[in-house]
Amino acid sequence: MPKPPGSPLDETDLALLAVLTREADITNKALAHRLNLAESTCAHRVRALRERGIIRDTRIRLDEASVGYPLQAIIKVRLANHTGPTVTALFDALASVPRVLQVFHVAGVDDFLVHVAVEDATALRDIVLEHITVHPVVRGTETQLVFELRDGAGLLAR
Amino acid sequence: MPKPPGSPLDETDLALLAVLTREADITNKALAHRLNLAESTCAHRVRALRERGIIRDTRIRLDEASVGYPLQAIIKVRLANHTGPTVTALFDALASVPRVLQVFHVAGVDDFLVHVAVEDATALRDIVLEHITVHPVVRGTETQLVFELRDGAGLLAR
DNA sequence: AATGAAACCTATGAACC
DNA sequence: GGTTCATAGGTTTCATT
Repeated sequence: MPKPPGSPLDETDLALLAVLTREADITNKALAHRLNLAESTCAHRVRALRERGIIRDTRIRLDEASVGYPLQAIIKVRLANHTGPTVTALFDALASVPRVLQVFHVAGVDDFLVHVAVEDATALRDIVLEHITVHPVVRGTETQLVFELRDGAGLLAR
Repeated sequence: MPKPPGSPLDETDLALLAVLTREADITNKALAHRLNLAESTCAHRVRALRERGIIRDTRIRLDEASVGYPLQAIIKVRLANHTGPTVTALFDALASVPRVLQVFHVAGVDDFLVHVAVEDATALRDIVLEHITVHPVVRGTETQLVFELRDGAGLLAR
């Protein structure tokens, strides 16, 4: 029987998440031994964490430059008006543009922050002109090149 | 013998990456059958992609709210001066702050964009005051709440 | 580089404590 | 929850091409 969605995470769950956050591809066997759990218990708990949505998914991270997209940028997008359906539709549109990695919908002067990786400056301009400012609701954009992107310490850091 | 770092990706590599990007936890067997490759060939190519650094790593993604950090923000950080060692040291410091998910070092008015997930507004203020503006080189910050964050179409989208 | 088959290892589920 | 065990399934190696 799965735990109710609102159950708090116990110490074991947090320990599992802490290890999985650093080593997502550890085998269940190694994970169980690391935490002194039975393999079946460990597998059961990890499955439960996935079913409860606490672990959303597993992803690989590509080296953007190695696959031909060495230039990254954050494109700030400001809107002319902020009616609900307009904002949502633009959010959808931005997220579906090739080479877009993430789209942040934020509160403030900028409405969206669009993180992209592209092959060169021309491709960056093309995204801004053809996929962003092309929307009438977009009042303006401001592009910042990304020198470097690092992972932070994360949620479970002390 | 691993391929030299500069070798271009062939069609098969791109097909593998396209599948893995969507389903990182697919088994090697299923992946091989999907692309009509022998299992051994498929395993070998994926291993090579990892060794070449094209696949950087595998990560789980947590549901931030479920683990107690329902509030996300982007904190823009502006510096007073931009001497190399200072900037690098601050980059290191920001990336090691608990609850920081990502740090972008960017070119523009803002020098860093710090993406955080926190338990509440108080925790957000504490990060800004105790971990960011505490550095003398930081001239100012501007915090934007994140309403929603979406994945983009990604690098391999057509 | 790719293949198929064997050998090896891991994950899974049942029965029980 | 934990333990044990049996089975199914996945991964790795290697001789071959």
